Amino acid sequence: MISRAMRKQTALQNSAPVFAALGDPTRLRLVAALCAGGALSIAQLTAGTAITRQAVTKHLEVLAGAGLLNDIRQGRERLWELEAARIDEARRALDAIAQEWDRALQQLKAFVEK
Amino acid sequence: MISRAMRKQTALQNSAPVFAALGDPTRLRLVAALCAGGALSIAQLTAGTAITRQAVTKHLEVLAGAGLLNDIRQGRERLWELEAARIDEARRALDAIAQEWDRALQQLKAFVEK
DNA sequence: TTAACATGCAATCTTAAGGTTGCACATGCC
DNA sequence: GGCATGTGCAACCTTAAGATTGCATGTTAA
Repeated sequence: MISRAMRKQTALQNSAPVFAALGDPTRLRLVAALCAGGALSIAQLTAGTAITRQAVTKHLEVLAGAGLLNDIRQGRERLWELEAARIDEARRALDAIAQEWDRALQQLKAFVEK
Repeated sequence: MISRAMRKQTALQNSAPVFAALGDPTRLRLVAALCAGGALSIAQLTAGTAITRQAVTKHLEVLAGAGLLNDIRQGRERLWELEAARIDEARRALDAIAQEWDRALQQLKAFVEK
């Protein structure tokens, strides 16, 4: 049987790629730009940045690889949009850690007061 | 003046190092082990893993560099414990993205229904 | 004091991440 | 057709990440 702790551990491990994808300033900027709701093209996402279009493309593909983005082909453009569900997953993983931590503190407190 | 969007953007950028630190399976495992509440020594954290003690030390220092861990020197041991506040910060950053996303979807919906 | 244990320090290796450049290809517009 | 625009592909470069090994140092307990 698989214990609850083990399942929690596994769920956490699964979100490692998501955190890794978010762990880059440029990619976080892209996510921020896309979370305004619209789907944006590579050219649009590149405009106003210091780096090359190719660099942006690579970052977008890293984010897509982590399941955070989807691309939509439209004519000669390739639009990218956020996959909010994945963001939520990562958030829940952090929730799990924080909760476990709180629980441990409660136990410690109870132990001290006894 | 600094707009709300810009502040949000900045807050997001600040959490990039935290996400980067969490974006490694080994480090996530360490965080999971430490979130059980206790402070553990390097030797304890290394036991049962495939990698070297030095590797574990390096990972711990990366996590500490992101503000996720604190170390306590105790005799010949060096104990590590979680900094839950930092986890919370990262979680709030993801919250901000998700909320912005929802808000944008609401606006889109309102626009379509008009 | 000495042996075992817990770390620290530093050099080294391999590989992947982030970025660039150059050129080919498809699409939209006049 | 012809030209500007938006991407894709591939080679290449530089540096930092992840990990290892070997040895020095500090602590504890017998």
